Amino acid sequence: MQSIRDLKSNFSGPPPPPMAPGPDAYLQGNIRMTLENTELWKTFHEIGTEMIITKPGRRMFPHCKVNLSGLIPCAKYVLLVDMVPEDGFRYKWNKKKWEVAGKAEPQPPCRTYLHPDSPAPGSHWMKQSVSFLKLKLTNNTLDQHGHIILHSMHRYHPRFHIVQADDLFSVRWSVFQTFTFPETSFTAVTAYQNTKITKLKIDHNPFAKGFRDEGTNKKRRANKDPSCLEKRTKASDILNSEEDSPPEDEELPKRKEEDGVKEERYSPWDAEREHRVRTDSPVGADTRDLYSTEQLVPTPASYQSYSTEQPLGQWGGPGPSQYPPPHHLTADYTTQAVHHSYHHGNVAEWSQYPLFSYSCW
DNA sequence: TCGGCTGCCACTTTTGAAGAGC
DNA sequence: AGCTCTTCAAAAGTGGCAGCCG
Repeated sequence: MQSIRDLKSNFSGPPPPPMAPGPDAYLQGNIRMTLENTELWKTFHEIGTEMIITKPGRRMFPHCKVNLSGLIPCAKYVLLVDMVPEDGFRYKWNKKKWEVAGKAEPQPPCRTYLHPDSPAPGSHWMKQSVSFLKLKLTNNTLDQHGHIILHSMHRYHPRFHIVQADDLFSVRWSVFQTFTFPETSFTAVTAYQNTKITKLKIDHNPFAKGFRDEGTNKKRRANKDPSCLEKRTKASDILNSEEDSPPEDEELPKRKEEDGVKEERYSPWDAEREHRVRTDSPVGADTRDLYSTEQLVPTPASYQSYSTEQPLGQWGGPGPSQYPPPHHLTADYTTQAVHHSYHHGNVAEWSQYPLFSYSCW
């Protein structure tokens, strides 16, 4: 098995240019991570992805699913995900677009989701796509279940970390490689603001199938309380007129919606992006630039910055028996780090990762 | 007054236990 | 006895909506 130190050479010096897949895919450190369902993610991203957060915790949809290559088959790895604030702002939905509504609230306790299969050999991670289906988001700052805590009306993006480590406790001595995908950024909300996002979710999420057929939906409510039908019909009418989607094309509702969506690329964020240009936003004017340039991650609470030559030695967690809920880690980011991230299509190249100070639970 | 949050609802998919058949 | 397949109920996951709260 290759030692962790061997990998380190790949983290020193300036970040490499985007790599193309090739015969050297298994070269040490040549780890590649690609996002699955990129088309779906992009469809949401073009409208302005929203993720519901609830007290008991809510799954993401679309959920994060990635493919990995370039790992050492026999070496063990740990996969982690955390949520990084996009910027230092709080947002509000004003009619048809998101607008900055002030400074971000103080960051909630930062938590990292540990993939349930971790640690597992590289061959395991590479043989099939890796799903983070069970990752849950919550707005409950006192959450005891280990869900990732976010603020409503704030923007985040998931960040994936892969660590070569034989077990959870050697993670602290190991090297991180970090990946992000521009299209996975989202706004955390307690109720959907953009009706187009609601429609997309209903169209694509199997659990929301019950909301797909308007007729069925109305009938369902009508059975319980006829007055509801009237209200719902009115609401539906408003929605339809708002969306300019003729009710008669029930045959291809999804396609119609997607077509309509693409006409409004990034429109929900136009105002906000303009705002960023005018202000001292720590990130670029366009979210797409955010991931391809040197980046400060994230805001007030921060990350620790180390030379990439150093092993991760800040894992301050308790012993195994003290780990309450499995699959979750709490990160305490204490200082700021510079984070490089490079993208090539939907391929997130390895980055000069920030080394966290993890205080586990 | 208003925007955001919460709890409940009806519906769906997922999951796992139990039973039947080979 | 052990395995596979089917069935069914419970659990979990959805968005909508009314009402509460700051």
